[in-house]
This record gives sequence, C-alpha cells and structure tokens, in this order.
Amino acid sequence: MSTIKEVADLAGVSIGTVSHVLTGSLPVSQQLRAKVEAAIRELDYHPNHVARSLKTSKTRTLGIIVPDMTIPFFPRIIRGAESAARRSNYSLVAVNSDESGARQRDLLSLLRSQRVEGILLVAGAVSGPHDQINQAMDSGLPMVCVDRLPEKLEIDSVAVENSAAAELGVAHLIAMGHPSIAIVTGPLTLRNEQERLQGYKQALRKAGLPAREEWIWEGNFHAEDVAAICRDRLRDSSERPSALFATNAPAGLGALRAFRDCGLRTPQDIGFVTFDELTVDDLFTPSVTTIVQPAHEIGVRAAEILLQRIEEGRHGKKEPITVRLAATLQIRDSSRFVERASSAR
Amino acid sequence: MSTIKEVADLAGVSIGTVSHVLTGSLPVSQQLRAKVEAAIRELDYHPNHVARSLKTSKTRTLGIIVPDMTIPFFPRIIRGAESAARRSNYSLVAVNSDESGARQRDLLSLLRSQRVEGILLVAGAVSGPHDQINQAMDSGLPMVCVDRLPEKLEIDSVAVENSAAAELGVAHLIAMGHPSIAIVTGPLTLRNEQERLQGYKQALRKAGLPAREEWIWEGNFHAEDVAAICRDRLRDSSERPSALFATNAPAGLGALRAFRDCGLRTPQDIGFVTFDELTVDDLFTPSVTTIVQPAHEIGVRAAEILLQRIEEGRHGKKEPITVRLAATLQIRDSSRFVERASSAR
DNA sequence: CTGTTAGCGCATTCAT
DNA sequence: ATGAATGCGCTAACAG
Repeated sequence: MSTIKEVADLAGVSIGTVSHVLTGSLPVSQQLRAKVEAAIRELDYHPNHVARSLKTSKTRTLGIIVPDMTIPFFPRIIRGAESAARRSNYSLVAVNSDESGARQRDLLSLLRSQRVEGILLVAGAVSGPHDQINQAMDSGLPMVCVDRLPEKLEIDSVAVENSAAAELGVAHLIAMGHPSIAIVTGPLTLRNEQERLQGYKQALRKAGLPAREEWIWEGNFHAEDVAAICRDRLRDSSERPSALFATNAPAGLGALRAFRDCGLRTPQDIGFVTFDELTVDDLFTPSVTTIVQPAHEIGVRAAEILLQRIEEGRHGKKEPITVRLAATLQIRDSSRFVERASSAR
Repeated sequence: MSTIKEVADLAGVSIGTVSHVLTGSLPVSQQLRAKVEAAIRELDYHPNHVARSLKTSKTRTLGIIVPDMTIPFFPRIIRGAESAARRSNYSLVAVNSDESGARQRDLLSLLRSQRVEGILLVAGAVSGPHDQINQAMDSGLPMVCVDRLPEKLEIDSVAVENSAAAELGVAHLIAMGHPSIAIVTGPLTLRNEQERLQGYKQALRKAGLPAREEWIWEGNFHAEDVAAICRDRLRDSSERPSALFATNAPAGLGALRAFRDCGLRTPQDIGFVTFDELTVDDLFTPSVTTIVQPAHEIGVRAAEILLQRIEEGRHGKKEPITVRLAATLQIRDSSRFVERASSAR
C-alpha cells in the first residue's frame, strides 16, 4: 500500500499539498492538483483511514448491534441505518450478539475500542443491570436503543408503538367476531413484549372481554419452542381459543407450525394475526394477517438521531429523544370472518 | 476516552508495562499487573485499536460485500464468515452493494482505505471488466469470491456446486413424471445462473428429453419482474409446461406469485422446485420443494480461506483455491407425484 | 522484569 | 499557494 509520501514524491510536491487535495481543506492550484491526482491513480493510492482517524480522532463509523441478522426484521433496520449513515458520509458496522449478554458486552467493548462514534443497540433478551451500557454512555459515546428497549434507562430510543400496534391486531380479531383470543409472546422480560401484551389486554378491555391468564402464553424467540408450547395448548379442542395473536416473528412462525401439526386451518379452525412480517406472508395459503413494522424507517430515524447526537457533542445532552413509529395492519386471509357456532362468551 | 498513558500514570508504571500486560508480549510481575488492571477498570480504559492498527499495520478486520443483506441467503453467509473470523480473533464488517457496480467499486475502495486485511466478495450482477477487483488483488489484498463467480478471474472462490444442484432438482421433477419442464433464471450474465441452466439441460439430456428454447425464461433478481414474466408465459394453458424450476430465491418467489395470480395450484396444476430456501418453505401450503444451499458453511469456508491467505502473506500465492459445496434437495409437496393425462411428450 | 523511545500515516498548524 | 514540522496512541525494539 502506498502512502501519502510516495504520492507526494511522485507528484513532486510536499505531503501537505497532497493532503490538501485529498481533504479540500485548503485550495490547491490546478497544476499541482492535476499532478497529484495523476500520482494517486498511478499508485492506486488509498488514503489510510486508520492514520487519518488517529490524527483527527474521528472514525466516521457507526456500530449497530443486533441479536441475529438472520431474522429478517433486523437486516431491514440495518439497511435503513446504513443509508442514513451514508448520507452523512459515515459507514456502519453491523454485528450479532446472539441474544447473549456476554457477547453483547464484548461487542460493546470491541466497538468502543474501534472508536466508533456512536452505537445503535438492539438489546439482547437480557435483563439485569446495564452497567456496560451506562459505562459507554458515561464515557460520552452516543447510543440509541432500537426496537428492544431496556427498562429504566434514560436513553434515546426508536421503536414501534408497541401497545397500539398490538391493540390494532387484537381489535381486528375481535371485530371479526372472535370471542376468545389467546396471545403467544416472546420473553416478557423485554419491554416490547410487555407493551404488546398490554395492548392485547387493552383491546380486550375496550371490547368488554375478559383477559384470561390461561390464554397468555409466554414463549421466547425460538420458533421451535413456541411451536411446542402452542401444540401443547391447542391440543385440547374444548379449551381452544378461537384465535391466536403472536407478538413477534419467531413466535408467529412457531404458531403456524403448531397449527400445521395439529391439523388446524386458518381461518376456519382458528383465527390468526402475527407481529412482524415474514417477508412472504402474502404467499402463504391462506395468507397471513400481519402487523407490519416500518423497519427501514426505524433504522433511518435511529441513525439520524445518533448522528445528531454526535454532532451536538457533549453539550446537547438534555432529554432523551423518544421516537415511536406506528405499525400498520396488513389484513389477509388468516383473520377472515368465518361464521361460527356461538362459542362460550 | 482515556489513553494508555493515563493508565500508566494512575498505576504508577511506564506505558511500556501497560502495553505488555495488554498484549502479553512480555511477562509482567503479579504486582504491577494487578495495579495496571485496577487502573484499567478504574478508568474504564479501552485500548485504541486505531492507534494499535497504525502501529502494527494490522487491523484484524475482514470485509464482506453482499448485494443485499435483506435477501435471507446472505445473512446466513455473513454469520458463517463472522463466526470463522471470530475464532481467529478477527472482526467482520458487512456492507451492501445494492447490485450496483458503482457502489461495489466504492465499497471496495472504502474497505481498502479502512485497511481490512481481506475481502469476501459476493459480486453484484455486473459484467464487464473487473479492474477494481484486479487492482485490489494486485495490491496484495487477499480476496475470496463467494456464491457469485466473476468470469475469467483467477481468484479463490467458494460456492455451491451449481450445475449438480440444478440437475438434482430437475431430475427429481423428471422422476415425478413431468414431461415438460420450464426453467426461470436470474441474469444469465452471472456464472451461477449459467451453470444452473447447464444443470437443467444436463438433466433433460440424460433423460432423453428435449431442451426447448421457449421454456428457458431469463429473469432477474426482482421477484416482481419474474412474476410478470411467469404470468405472461403461464397464461396460455395449451403451451404451459407441466413443471417449473426456479434457479434462485427471488425467481422462486416470483414464480409462486405468478401461480397464485394465474390460479395454478402446485402440484396439481404445475410441479415446482426452487433453488434457495425461503426460510419458511415448509410452511407454505403446499410446502415447497427446495434446493438448499449450505449458506453458513459457505461463509465459514470462505472466511477460512481468506484467513489462510492472510497468514500466508505474499508468498503462498499459487493456484486459486476453488471450493464447491454440495446442495441438498429438500423434497416437499410442490413436486409431489400427480397422475397426469399424458401430455405432449 | 521494567522504562525509554522511535515511528506507523496522516491532518494541521505555522512559516514562507 | 506551498512546505516543514508536530503529535494523535500505541507496539516493539532496545537499554537498563
């Protein structure tokens, strides 16, 4: 790899001049500029960002930690954040925490060592104290929580309006005449999942329906586990709800697998609405009614807030910025109205 | 952010000693080590990788360029590469080229400026000369092509055994009694797609079936475009093939949408096999027979080769390493045997 | 074992 | 408008 010095030598100028044409920090005459540019091409010179960063103590890099980017929701967030970052000439490095608290700690530490200028965090499904997060914040590193919101943490955040979104889905099922609606969730240690559960209860309350404890099924983010839970609960036809609401994509997948395994058809045997799109929901037969989150937009907004905080520097640190975006309900077949023998109400 | 000097001062030792406990390059007495570690914790010190990299001219970072990580196939590759990298204490930065040649050039350039030590490249669907790639290689930067293989380029590569995989799928359709099988591909400028087409032809040839030009439908990587193409071709029932083979995930999605729009059911009206899993193929009703690529493994192997090349340094550069992994056929409903009125054979 | 020091490549004063 | 010199934080070579 050639250095700025080699470029300067080849162009017959000083390294200062090369630096000026590179960064545009000072005007350079047409003549020298042309020579320098020729030398750069000749040598296939690529400015060393490492050295530049050391000098300027700016890396123009953002980090984003997601639990697992093979879950389709996260890449969409990442791409949103990436494009917002690129607009401001930043790059984005994305890493996976595997839902592991330890790994998340290591990654936070790694990103700090790499001197990213800000971090977008989709927190893993861990509870407990957020020492690591607080430390990072205390050090003045801007950080924005995305989607998953750690409890009791004064921090900027961008997420969907969870409660309202869940309410939307459940109200729809109620409107379709379902008298008994169960909910299958992810880990209730996560605030999102709690809020979605709240939305579910809210919808029932508004409709004057009882919220029965035995219809709240706490699951996790593993489709197979959720499938097992649902199979277990759905087996007994006498105590089966008329519809099921899933609060996240893996849970939704698990529920669908359970339906298949139990020989249940939607919407005839059981109504179904799920959070998060599976990217191909429209192709399922029957197609799946889904609460669609604006994932790309979430990424964009989060990155924009982060960049704003970076620009502000250490002064602007007043109130946390809290953005809540609306989800939309994509109504498809799985929640269609079906004439029912009047069930227990 | 505190520096090594502050740690040294607080611990009452020299900065050299701190460096030694950090890197383990030289032994340090229990006493001083303890003091240093205390100071590190006290200051929440995070070694500056930027400075370290500048000094050692090693970033311990790999880059991977994919066309679009919202396509489920790519995150799986990335995670494979990430875990292989991590085993060797490297980090991985993943970026999207959007299938754009210009963007791919910029990213290659950016990664070089960031001094990544090696690059995994899933080339965009661009033809033309590979100046940029060659330049990077010439500069001594190790590079491994993944999945998409640029033509006429002597370079390490990891991909699936495309021809054999396609042959597997088509032979299966033939075995299920399909007399007339169409194929819908991505851009045939890509070697993969060509090879898959070859496999299709090979399977027909071995079965003594004719390869008819009008049953080779060249598409692209946009599901909607492919859907339009398929709708167009499938409309006329007299000239409709008895089965369709799709060579990539977006094409497969497009085909499924076209089936839906044309009111065709699989496997009764048309047999169907597609390349790449959609992550939820098993949930479709009917479920979709799929050629499953070992995406994670592809990522792992590619990263391992890259790391090996990095270790070799500039000497080892002999033959390109070419890894071709086998795909497997996941037989599901969409290709099930169906009694047919004998069609034109 | 521990301390001192040179220099990685660059942006940026400060002179000129 | 251009060039010379300084130092960002760290590792590694060397001296003690």
